[in-house]
Parts: sequence; structure tokens; C-alpha cells
Amino acid sequence: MTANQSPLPTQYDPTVTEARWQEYWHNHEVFKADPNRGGEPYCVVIPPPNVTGSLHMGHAFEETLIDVLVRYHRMRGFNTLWLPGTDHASIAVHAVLEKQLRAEGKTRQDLGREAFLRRAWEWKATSEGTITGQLRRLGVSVDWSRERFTLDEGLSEAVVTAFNQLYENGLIYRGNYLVNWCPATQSAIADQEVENQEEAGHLWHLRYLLTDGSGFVEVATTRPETMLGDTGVAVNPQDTRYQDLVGKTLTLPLMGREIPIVADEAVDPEFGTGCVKVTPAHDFNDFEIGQRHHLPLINILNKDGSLNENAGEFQGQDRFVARQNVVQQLDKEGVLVRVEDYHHSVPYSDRGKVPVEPLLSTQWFVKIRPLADKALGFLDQQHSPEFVPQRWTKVYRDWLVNLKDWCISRQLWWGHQIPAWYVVSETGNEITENTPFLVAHSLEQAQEKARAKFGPKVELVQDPDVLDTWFSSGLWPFSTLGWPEETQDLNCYYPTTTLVTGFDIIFFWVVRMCLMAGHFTDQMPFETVYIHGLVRDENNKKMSKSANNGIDPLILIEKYGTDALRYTLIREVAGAGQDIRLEYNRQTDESASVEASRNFTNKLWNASRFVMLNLAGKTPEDLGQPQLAGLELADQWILSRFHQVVQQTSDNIDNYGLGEAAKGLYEFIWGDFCDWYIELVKSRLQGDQNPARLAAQATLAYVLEGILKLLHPFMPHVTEEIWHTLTQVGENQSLAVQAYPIANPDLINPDLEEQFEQVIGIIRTLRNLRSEAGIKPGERIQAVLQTQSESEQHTLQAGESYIQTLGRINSLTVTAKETQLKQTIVGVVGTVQVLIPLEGVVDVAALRAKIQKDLGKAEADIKSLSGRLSNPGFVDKAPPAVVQGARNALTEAQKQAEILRSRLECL
RNA sequence: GGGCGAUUAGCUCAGUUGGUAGAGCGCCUCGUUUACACCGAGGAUGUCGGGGGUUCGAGUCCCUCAUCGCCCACCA
Repeated sequence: MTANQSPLPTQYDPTVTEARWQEYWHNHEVFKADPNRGGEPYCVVIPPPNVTGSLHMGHAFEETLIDVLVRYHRMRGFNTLWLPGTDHASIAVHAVLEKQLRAEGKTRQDLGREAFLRRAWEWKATSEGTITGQLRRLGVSVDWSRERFTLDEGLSEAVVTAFNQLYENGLIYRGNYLVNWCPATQSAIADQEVENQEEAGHLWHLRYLLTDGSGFVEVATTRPETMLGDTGVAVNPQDTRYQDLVGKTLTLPLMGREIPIVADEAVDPEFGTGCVKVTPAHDFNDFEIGQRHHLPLINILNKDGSLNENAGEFQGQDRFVARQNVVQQLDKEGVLVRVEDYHHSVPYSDRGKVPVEPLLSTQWFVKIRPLADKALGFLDQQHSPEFVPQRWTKVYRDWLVNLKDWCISRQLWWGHQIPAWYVVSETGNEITENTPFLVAHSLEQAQEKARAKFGPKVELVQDPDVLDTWFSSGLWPFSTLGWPEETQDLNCYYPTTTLVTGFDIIFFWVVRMCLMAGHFTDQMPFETVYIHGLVRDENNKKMSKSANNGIDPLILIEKYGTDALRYTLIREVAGAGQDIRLEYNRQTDESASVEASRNFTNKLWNASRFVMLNLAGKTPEDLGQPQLAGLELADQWILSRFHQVVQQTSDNIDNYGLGEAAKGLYEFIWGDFCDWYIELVKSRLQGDQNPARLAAQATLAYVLEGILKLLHPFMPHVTEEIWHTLTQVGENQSLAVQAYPIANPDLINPDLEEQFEQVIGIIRTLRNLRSEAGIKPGERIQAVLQTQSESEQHTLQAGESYIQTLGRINSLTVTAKETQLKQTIVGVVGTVQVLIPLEGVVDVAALRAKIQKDLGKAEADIKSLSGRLSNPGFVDKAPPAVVQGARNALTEAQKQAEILRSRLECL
């Protein structure tokens, strides 16, 4: 496809253009990877978005970061693959669907497993469609032919294989342990899915009587209903107050049970009374105390959070109702000593949004220590993976060190059903604690194994539970590439190069991937983990569903274009890993910062229009590379600047300084190229064919094409559009796969740039003087530049025409001779006097004020510089270059002051 | 309780190994000159959170305090 050839409008309209190129990239499979292509592999797997709805601004940010890296590396010639996909997000999808069901007055149990799963797949299809549509609109350069879903056939196979292998290696076990139980979703959840929230609660002080009638102890609790499950009271063994009580028993109020007093180090004698009630079945600390002292476990809770038959008269009551009733009853019986207001943190279920209960249940676990130790080995011995910014290494390491065994079973339906089959024919066709089970790849394999062990007539039932979502996403970097098969993709693209993700999921996801990869692939799944910050709203608040302060990327895309949004997100990111704040007006849906980026796309558009209108239909290829010999100062200057920016941009991106790279390009394009070079070159473009015009055209075309390439990873659509118009290459080529510019050091010329800076300085001073003197912008005037310095004279002569054009000077004199014009406004650049003779009545006071202002500045400089230079410490110890720099600056300031003083006298 | 981050112009933020503070937006003045008013030219604005230290020199390094934010662990 060739870009629109009709006369280009003065305002860039992203809406049509962006859709067109997105379609083009997709239809032409521009981003399809080929393991046989050769070149160093560069692979990124997308952090798979949950199929819970749609993408938010945080996703837009993350995908843009990745896309910049990926497009850049693709253009640098790497064999590049960005693999897209989505995550089934077991518990999150359950939360969504069960909310829908509640609204219909149903539960998932009413629906049944099959119907529920049908509904889940339908939901998934819709959500996935939304998400992939949004990804396309972000212009991401993913390979859609390799799109994956954590529940698809291949990935399910990987999950089953991983489970079987871990089980065979003794790294998965099943057992009855205390887990975090979410009564809302009625499933176990992992430690990391628990969120602690500060709450105002109470501390109830209770008095338990000694069985022998010799006294009592006082205990305190924030969850009084758990006392129904108490099986002991613990004190610190060193606590002299209670030493003689250890071994005695107490009678548990309400239940009348006899429970022992035990001594345990875990008890802090300083806190409260120093006596702790022990409920091993409903508290993690108590569980451990209970284990040490062989206290029985009494579970008083049902899975829905109501109390069970072990709760006596409170059976059937919801845990919070029971709490009130237990307290009331304790009070009635004189057990309740006092109630204290108490602030404490309550563990909540991240997804279920209700307090979790430690609950005893039979679950599957992954033994963490061997896996974590292996990952620690990679980190400590090979610095793998490498974190950017580095400080996250410590966070990652701390997690590896502190991880406990991972509960991977969930009492849910949407997900990978656990590949374990119970031989129910051995236990009366029911799954009990003691039912033998087999871990296998399939029902057939399980049957085979079962028959071998239990005879020909066996009844098998698969474990109804599903695996924690993070179990499958932990395999993502290699399962998506074909593991456990040894595919070409896996050989070529694994381990992946970079993982880009937020710090908030280091422990959820990054850690799990490293555990799994270490075990199954014997290497870390990525070389580098690039951790970005969060997108915060206009009030610096974290964007979240619950706060309802999210900003829909599509609103901003529709208003300003994808490129503008992308550029805004990237340029804000300077200083790796910081959160970024997005300016936004909720009344008008406007964003000042995105608008600024939109203006930048428009600036690029118009600069390109100008260039193309002046190339007389020729392409950069027709014009060829600018030949140094035929170039004038401005051409050489912009080429020098261009090659510096090429170097700087690559360096920045290579070091994950994407924001710096983006800002550097902005300054070069808007500042150097548009404000200076284009303005300087205009006069040369008017005449007939002549060498000066050709040189200008060639330089313009060359630099513009280079700019489009440099900017393409950040703003892929507008650059692709302009590039096609500029090069007229037709639809078999795409800017996305052109070679990224490489700096040519021969063209970088700092001396020349310095010279040019001086010319710019003169032009700025002239403009300033004109403004101060109230000279109309359109009026052409005469000016005198006076300097004794030969090198300065040389520079001024080289830049004479530039100074005349941009300074709007019709008569410019460059001289070494002192001029003593009376009515003159004067400025100083370096040691060049810039003089504008003024005719007629002029405000002498204004001229004097202008000079005095400049003089004030010069004198302040002199004072500061001479102060420094008269300090022997500075002269002796500072680097010679710095000292010399200060000397030069002082000389110049003195010269300036001298000039200004004599001018003042002239007035 | 432990750890991390932030504090710079009215606002949002940059500031590489210490060499004397910058950008965008906003604001003021002027302007339609052969791309662009989603523009151009010029201008104003900062005891770099407080205090102390190291140094010839500190926004930058060290200590300390304050405020804000985040993470982790939590004593019943």
C-alpha cells in the first residue's frame, strides 16, 4: 500500500492512518517471526492480560514499553519475536461470572460445572476479542500467528506435563494443612493473594479457669469465636509468673473442654497478659504451637464461613454473627473480663474482598525450597536474571529466601483440572482422606496405572479442583514456545531476552516463572527483567477498578491518536522504574500532556510536508547521500547533530532509557531540525536546479528519513505513513523492518557545532535586541558585528547569510573596527558586539536599562568566577580543564563588561 | 517493626561519574515572513524539603530530621 498521494492536509489525522497501518502490518504479517531467518534472537513474551474484561492504561503503558524495545531490535536486525496471548485468570474470572450469576439470583452450583465452564468460555471469547482489538489499536508489533491462551491445548499439555514431572520428582504433595481460605469464592488461596487491611476492631479479654479450681489465666483475642476451637493455652517458658502453671489444665468456657497449658517460645511475655489461647485449626502461629505440643486440631468452620458441628450451640451461624453471640454468651457467663478498642490488620482475600480464614483442608502443594534454592543459585552465581533497575534484585531475592510451600489447588472450576485421579472403587466410590490416587497425563494413563495396582475393575474420578492460575503462567515463557516439545521456536527463542512487567507482580509471576524455568529448562527464562512503575491518575492515585479512577486508553487514542498516547507514556518514564502520572481532565476527557504529544506528531507531519513539497518529486534514494564536499555550514551542522542523536538514541534504548531517548528525539526534531535547519534552508530551495539547492534537498531528505526511522519505535503509525509518501516504495515494504540508523562518527564534528552555536547565539541576540527596541518583526534593519577575534570573524563570515535571513538584516557589517555610533542598542555574544543602529527618537533610558541589565549579569559572573579562581584550593585541586574553563569564562565576562561599560558611556 | 521510593520554576517532571540548575504545559509581550496558530520570535519565574558533615566546589556523596507514598512482616 502506498500512502495517500493527494496534497497533504495541514493537520495530521491519526484516525484513518493508524487503522490503515495496523491492518497493513497484520495482513502482510510484517511481525511474523521465523526461527530460520538467522540473526541474533530477540524474544519477548507478553505478560498475558487476564481475560477479565479490557485493557487499562497500565497495559497501554506496558505494551508501549515492550513495543518500543521490540520494534527497535527488529530494526536493528535481530531475529525478533514478540509473542502475544492471554491468561485464563481462574479466580478473577470466577469473581466476574459469579457476580453476574448473583445478579441473576443463581450460584455456580445451581448451574453445574459444565454449564458454568461453557459460560466461562463464552466470556473468555468476548474478553479476548476486546483485548486483542485493543492491542491492535495500540499498534503493537506482536506475532499474531503465535498467539496463545493459558488454557489452550498446547499450554494445557505443558501444565499436565509439568505437574506430572514435579510430582514424580517429589516436589508436589497432597495433604491436610492450614491454608488461607476465602469464604466468598470458597477456595484456598495463596499467601500472595492475601491483602492485609488495617481495621478498627476489638481485643476481647477472657478468663479461663484452671480445672483444679486453683485460679485462672487471662487471654485476649481479636477473633473471640475461635475460642470454640481452642485446644490449649500457651505461655513463655521463661515467664516466671506462669512457670508453675505449665502442665496444668484449664476448662474451656462454653465448650467445657479440658485444655492444657503449654510452654512455648513463640509467646511474647511482654504482650498482654503473656498468656495466649491456642486454636491450631484456625491460626497459623497456633498451628505451629499445636504441632510442637501435639495439641488436637478442632475445625469449627464450614467452607462458607459458617460454624460447623464442632461449634456446639453456635452451629450454622455465620462467623461474624457467631462472634457477637459468643461474646454475649461469654459475657453472660462472666468469662469476658473487658473489651478494648484495638487497631489491627485483617487479612482479606484479594479477589473475594472478604476476610480470609485459616482453614484446615486437603490441598496440593509445591515444595518450594529446592526450586527456590536453584533460582537463588542462578541469581547469586550468574546474576541471572538481571533486574532493571537493579534495586529490584533485592526484592526478588528476599522473596526467594522467604517463600513457603505453595498451595496450588483451588476449589474452582475455571482452570486446569488437577491431573490426579482417585481410585474411588477402593473407598466406596467416594473421595476420602484415604482414597488412593494416581497422577497421570490422562484418564487412559491413569486407568492403566490403576489397573496395574488395583486390578482390572477400577473406578476413577479426577480431582475436581483446578490449579492456581500462576501455575500455568509460571510456565509461560517456555510453554508458549512449544515446551515440552523441543520445537524450533523453543530452540531459537528460548530463553527469552527481556521480560517487561510491573513491580507489583514480581512475587506473583516473575518468581514463579524463575522457579519453573530453573527446574524444567535448567536456566532462567529471560536475561533481563525490566521493571516499570505504575500509571497514576491526575491526583497521583493508583489507578484501580475499586477507586474507579481508571482512564480508558481508547478515549485518549480517539482524541489524540495512538502515537500521541504512546509517546506521552514513554516520555514520562525518564528515570527507570518511577511511577508516571498522567494529566487528565475528567470533565472534558482532555490531557494536556497527550495533547503536547499530538502537537509533536503534527509538527513532524508538517515538517515532512515542507520537505516533500520541496524535493520536486524526488525521493531520498533519487537524491542520494549528501556529499560532504558540496555541503555548507548548516548542512554539515544538521548532519553532525543527526549522527549524534542516532548514537544517543541507541545508547539510551540499549540501557532502557526509553524516556530519555524519546525526549532527545523531540529536541532534535523540533529544535534543531524544524526551528533551525528548515528555516535556514528555505532560501536555497527557491531557485532553479543548482548545487546549493541539491545539497539542501539531499540533506533534508536524508535527515528526514533518518528521523522517521529513529522515531518509528515510538510513533509507528505517523512515521510509517510519512515514510511511504517520502520514499514512494509501494506496499511491499514497511518502515517497521528497515534498518535502524547507525551513527557515522566521521560526520560528527564538535568544532563545527560550536561554530554554529555561535551563529545561533548571534541570531538570538539580534532577535532579542529587536524585541527590546520594539522593532517590528517584519522590518528589515541594518546591524554591525564587531570583534577583534579572528576566529570569531571567520565564524561570522561563514554564517553571514544565516544571520541576515533569520535576523531579518538587510545590511550586515562584520568588522574589527570600533564603531562609536551614538544611538545604538547593543548586546554581546562571546566577545562579539552586536550593534543595531537606531534612527530617530529613541528611548535612551530603555537602551541604558538593557545595557545595565546585561552588565549586571556579567559582573555577577566576574565576581563568582574570580572568587573561585582566587581560591588556591580550586586552582590546585580541580581538574585542569575545569580551571581553564573558568579562566576562559572569566576573560570573556571581563571583556563583555568592558564593552558594555564603554557603550554605557557612549549613550 | 524492617525495607524501598519521592521532596527541584505556578503545574507535571528531567538533571549522566560532584564543576555552579533545565524541558513540557501554563503565564506575559509581539507576530500571519514560501511546513505547521496543534505555529513562530522574545521574556519572566527556583534560599533544588529543613539542618549538619565531607570537599577548593554539593541538586548530585554521607549523617540526621520532617512530610508524602509503596512493599513486607506483624503480638494473641
